[in-house]
Amino acid sequence: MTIYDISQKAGVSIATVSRVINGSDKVKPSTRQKVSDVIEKYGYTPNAFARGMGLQSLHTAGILCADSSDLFLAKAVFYLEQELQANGYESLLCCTGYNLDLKKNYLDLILSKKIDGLILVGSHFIGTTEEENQYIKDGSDRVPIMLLNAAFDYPNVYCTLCDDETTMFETTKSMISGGIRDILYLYNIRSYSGIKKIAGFQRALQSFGIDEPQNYMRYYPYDSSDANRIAAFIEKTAKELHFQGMIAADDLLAVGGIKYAQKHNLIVPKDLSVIGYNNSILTTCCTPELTSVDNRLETLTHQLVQTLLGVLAGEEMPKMSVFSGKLIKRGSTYF
Amino acid sequence: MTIYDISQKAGVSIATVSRVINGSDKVKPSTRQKVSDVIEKYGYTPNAFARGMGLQSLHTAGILCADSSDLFLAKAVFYLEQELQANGYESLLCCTGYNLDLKKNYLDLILSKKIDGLILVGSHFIGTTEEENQYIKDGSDRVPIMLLNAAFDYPNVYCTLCDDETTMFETTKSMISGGIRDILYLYNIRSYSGIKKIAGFQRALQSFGIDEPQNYMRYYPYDSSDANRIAAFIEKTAKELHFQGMIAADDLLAVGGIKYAQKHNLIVPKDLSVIGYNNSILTTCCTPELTSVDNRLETLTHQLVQTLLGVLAGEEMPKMSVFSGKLIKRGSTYF
DNA sequence: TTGTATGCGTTATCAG
DNA sequence: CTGATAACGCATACAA
Repeated sequence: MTIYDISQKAGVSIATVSRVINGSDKVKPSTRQKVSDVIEKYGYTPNAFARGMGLQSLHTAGILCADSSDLFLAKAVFYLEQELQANGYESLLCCTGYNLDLKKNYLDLILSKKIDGLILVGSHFIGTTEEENQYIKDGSDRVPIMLLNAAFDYPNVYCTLCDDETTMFETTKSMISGGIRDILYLYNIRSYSGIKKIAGFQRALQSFGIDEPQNYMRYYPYDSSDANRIAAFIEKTAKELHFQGMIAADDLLAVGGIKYAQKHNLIVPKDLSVIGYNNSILTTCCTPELTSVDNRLETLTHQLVQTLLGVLAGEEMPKMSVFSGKLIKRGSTYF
Repeated sequence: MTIYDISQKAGVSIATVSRVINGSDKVKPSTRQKVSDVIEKYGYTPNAFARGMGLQSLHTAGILCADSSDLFLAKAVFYLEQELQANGYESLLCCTGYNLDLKKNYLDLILSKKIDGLILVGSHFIGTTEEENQYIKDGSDRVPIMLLNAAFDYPNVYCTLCDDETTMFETTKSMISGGIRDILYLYNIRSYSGIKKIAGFQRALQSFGIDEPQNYMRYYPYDSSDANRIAAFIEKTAKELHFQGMIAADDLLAVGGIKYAQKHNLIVPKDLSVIGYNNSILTTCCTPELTSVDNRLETLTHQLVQTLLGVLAGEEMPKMSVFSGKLIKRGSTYF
C-alpha cells in the first residue's frame, strides 16, 4: 500500500493524498473526506523512511543515559519518554555505561539515526576540560542538545537543572541549625552535579565557621548498588572520624548510613541524623525512613522537553532553566 | 555530503561507494582503501532515511514497556538495550503505562517506525481473552514479536520467560518445610506471570494438604510504590488472618511486610518470615535483608535478544525459552 | 571488478 | 484547490 495506491483508489493525485496526510488546509473538505475514507479503509500508513527522506525527520529524540536501570536515571528516562510521546515524538534510547571514553562514538551513532534532538540524561556527560566536552560542541551543530542536570554554555545547547549547590547548602545548614556540627558527607560521583553538591556542603560548613570542611568528606569508589558494602565503608570511616550527622549525595549511600547505625546499635536520628538525595523509593524502604532532597525530576523533564519542542519549532528558548530542590523530612532527622 | 560527493572525490561510481559501505566482497582492495580514505577524511555518514529506504530497515528494535521506571522493568529495558546495542541494533522505547486499552494504538505507532522486531517487556501485555491479544496477532505478521516473561503461542511470536509457577511452588514449599504453614501471599498484578506465581503458591499449599489456599491470598490494589501504604494494608489484613510467613509477588510488597512487622514489634524472621520476588536492590535496603527470588533477568534478556537476532537472520529459533528462578536467602527467613 | 540506470515512497515546488 | 514532476540519497539488477 503506497501513496499511489491510495491516490488511485480515491481518484486524486498523490500530491492531494500527501496534503491530506500532512493536514494541509489547502484541501477541499469533500476531497479530504474522500481521501481519508480510503486511507482508513485500507489501513494505509505512510512509509516512515520515505517520509523521513522528505521531511528530514522522523519525529524522534535521542536519549543518551549512562545506566537506565539506575533508580534516578530510570525515572528521568521514563518521564522524558512520556512527555515526548505526549507531544508526538518517539524516543531512541542508548545506554552508554559510566565509562565515557566512547562518548564521541555513542554520539555519532545516535546522531546517524537522524534524530531531531539529543537529550543527555545526568551530569556524567559533562567533563571539566574543554577536550572532554568537545564532542558536545561537535554534536550541537547537527541537532539541539538538551542537558538534564548539567550546565554547559554553548550555542544550541540547552540546560535544565536543579540548583544542587544551593539545595545542598540549605540542606546542610538546616542540619547544622538543628545542632549537629559533625557531619559526614558521602559521595560517589564527581560529575557536574556531584561537584555542585560538594560545593554547597562546604559553603554551609564554612558559613558556620567550620573550617576545612573537606575533612568531613569521603568519596565512596565501589559498587553503589550494595548497601552493605556502603555500610562497611562508613564503619571504617567512623574509626577515624567522629560524626553525629551524615549527608549523602544519593539515597542509597544514605541507606548505607542507616544500616551502619543499626549494626552499631546507634539510634537514628538520636545518635545519628541521616539525609539522602533524590527522594527515591528507597526513602520509605528503610527504618527509620529517610529524609531526602527532592530534586524535582518531573518538573525538570517537563521543562526540558518543552524547551526542546520550542527550539525545534524555531522559537527563542531559555538556554538554562534552573529549579530549586526541596528537603522532604522523614524519620531519619529531627528537624 | 552524499554518496555522490564521495564517489566523485574518490574517482569511482556511487555503486562502488555503496559496496564499500555495505562491506561487499566484490571490491578490489586498493579501490576499497581509496574509498574508505575519502569517507574517513570527510567524515561521511550515509543518510539513515535513504539507507532505510533501500534496506527496509534501520536496525532498530522497538521496546514496549508499561513503566520504565519500575525497578524490575527498568532493569529489563537496560539489559535489553545493552544487548541490542552490542549487536548493532538501536532501541526505540515506548512506555505505555498500565492502562492498556490503547495497546493497539501503541503497537501501530511503534510499528509505523519500521522497526525490525518488537519486544514486549513484562507480562502485562498478555491478556486472558482472544480479543485482548488480537493486537499481538495483528502485529506479528509485520515483525517478529518477542515476549519477556509472558507466553503466547502464535506464529512469529517468541517467548522468553522464567518459570514463575515452579519457582513459586518451590519457594513456598521451602517455607512450609521450614515449619511455617500459615503464609500470607500478597500480590498486586494479575498479569500472566502474576497468575503463574499464584498457581505455584496454591499448588505448594495443596501439596502439603492445606486446603482453600485462596484464604491466604490478598490482592493489593493501590499504589505499589509506597511501602507505608502496603504496610498499612497488611496491618489490616492481620486483623482477620493469622500468618507467620509472608510471600510477596514483588520485593516492594515484601518490604511492606517487614515494615508492618517493625511497627508491631514483631521480629523478622522469628515472628514473621518474609520472602520477596525479583531480587532487586530493595532486598539489601531493609532490615533484616530480604530473602527473594532471582528470576534471572539478565539471562532472559540475553536469550531474548539472541533469539530475535536469529529470527531476523532467518534461522529457526525456539518459540519458547524457559528458565528457572532461584531463591536467594537473606536475613528475613531462617531456612 | 566496476559503472549505469532505475526504483524506493515521500514531500514540495510549480503551474494550472 | 489540484495535479504533474522534480528532488531526496541510497541500493541493486543488469551491463560492461
